[in-house]
Amino acid sequence: MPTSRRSRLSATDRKQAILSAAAPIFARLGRDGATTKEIARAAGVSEALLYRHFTSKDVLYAALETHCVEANAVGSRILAEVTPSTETLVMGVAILVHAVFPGIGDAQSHEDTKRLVTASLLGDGQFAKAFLDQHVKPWVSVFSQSFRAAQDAGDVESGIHIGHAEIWFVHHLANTLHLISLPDITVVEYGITRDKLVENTIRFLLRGLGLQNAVIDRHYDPKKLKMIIISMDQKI
Amino acid sequence: MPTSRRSRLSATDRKQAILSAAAPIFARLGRDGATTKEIARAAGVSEALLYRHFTSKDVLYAALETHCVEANAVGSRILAEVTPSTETLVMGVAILVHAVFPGIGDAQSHEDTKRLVTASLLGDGQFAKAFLDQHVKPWVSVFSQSFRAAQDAGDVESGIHIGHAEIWFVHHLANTLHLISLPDITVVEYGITRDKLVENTIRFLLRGLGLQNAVIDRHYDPKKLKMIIISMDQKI
DNA sequence: ATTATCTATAGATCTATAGATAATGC
DNA sequence: ATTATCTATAGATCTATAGATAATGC
Repeated sequence: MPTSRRSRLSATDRKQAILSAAAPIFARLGRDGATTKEIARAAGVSEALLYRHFTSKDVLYAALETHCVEANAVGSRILAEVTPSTETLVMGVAILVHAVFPGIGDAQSHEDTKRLVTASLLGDGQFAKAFLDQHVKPWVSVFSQSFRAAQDAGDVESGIHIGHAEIWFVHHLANTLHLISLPDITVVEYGITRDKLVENTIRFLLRGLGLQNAVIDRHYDPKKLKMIIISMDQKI
Repeated sequence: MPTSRRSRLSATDRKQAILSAAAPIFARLGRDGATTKEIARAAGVSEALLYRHFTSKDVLYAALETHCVEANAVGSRILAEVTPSTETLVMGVAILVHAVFPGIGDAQSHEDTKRLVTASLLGDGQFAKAFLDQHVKPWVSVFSQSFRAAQDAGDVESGIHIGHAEIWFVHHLANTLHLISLPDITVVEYGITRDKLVENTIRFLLRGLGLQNAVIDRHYDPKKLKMIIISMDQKI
């Protein structure tokens, strides 16, 4: 819907336009469910043109995957600059949860991409790995360092060892929450608002990571969080 | 491969046989990726016979879903008899995690069904809801009661409120772990053995639920757990 | 005589290409 | 004159059915 019909674009621009149009179709109908006819229609071009730009449907799908991995490679730079601390851990967990399982108001940034990731996990997982390596892995090292800082500051319950696995859990829990929120029907009745669900998820994860309740309360600031998230959305 | 080729079965038996053969095909290739030809081949019958028993591919898929929801409706009876307590909570969480994200040795019971659940979440979610209602929801009430018992016993950190949502998290975290373990390639490198990963998941979740570390150590008994799981597998 | 099953094939898509036409940049 | 784009259609599946045949139970 962005590109106006019948305009003549350069090869690269048209390619991008086709990929953008193909994303929601593939994401919603699946690799096999999506038809080249439908994609062409959505892109506002003929099927023949699709095959001028991509030699086959599979090649188009593969191109879409690369397109999605490369898009929104925001984090890395921001994350590298961050100082490890308890607060970074608390806020970082909150931000990641919001990114994977957006609250009502939040930008539904990767919607299609996330569907493709899940579909990939039911397939060979190549794309899922590429996406997670690119978009989630950078958080893991930040959280690891911040967790150690939190330990040094005495903010972590004693006798707890947290490895990479536990840090991935932040993504993992938010991921199923997101997955379950995809259908139009209510799949699971949580009995609370979505915002409260997000908050409880963050608190649950921080407890799981060994943070004491008092520490969570001290650093978890929903209002500050909203501000950060809104400002991040605008940067994109 | 279970049913011997060319044997003449009663309508109901053949229906079941076709459903059993269709399950892995639909689960691995998806609703659209799977072909009636392939399903017929796997079932060792002609495509025509498929359509004698199921009026369309969609009807076959729907029948498979009902088949999967009804199968293995184990829990409910066992769960109803259980006494709420801290130990029930600890062991229950451990058992559910093992069910959703089986360790290496564990029976890969619902493998196909779980793939269908995920596929359903990318679709209308009807089947996912039916499955979760049937197989996971019963745990939620048991855990709720046991959590209250644990609170009464002073085993829960003070100032924590746990609702239904947090209890669903037990399933949710294990779910993504399972999803990520599906492909042949290593999608996420956790840096620990699968058994340790399962154990850490259980401990993480119990901390998230507010159990104190000492309480977890007191009740979490991997050996006893293995025994219970093995005996449950045999009951199936 | 009823029920299960098969072979063969129609009809509907769906992917992909051949060949022609129109817009752009030099 | 080169590049983008279209219309039309071939060829390959894929779903589904028509019509015939073989096994079972009475």
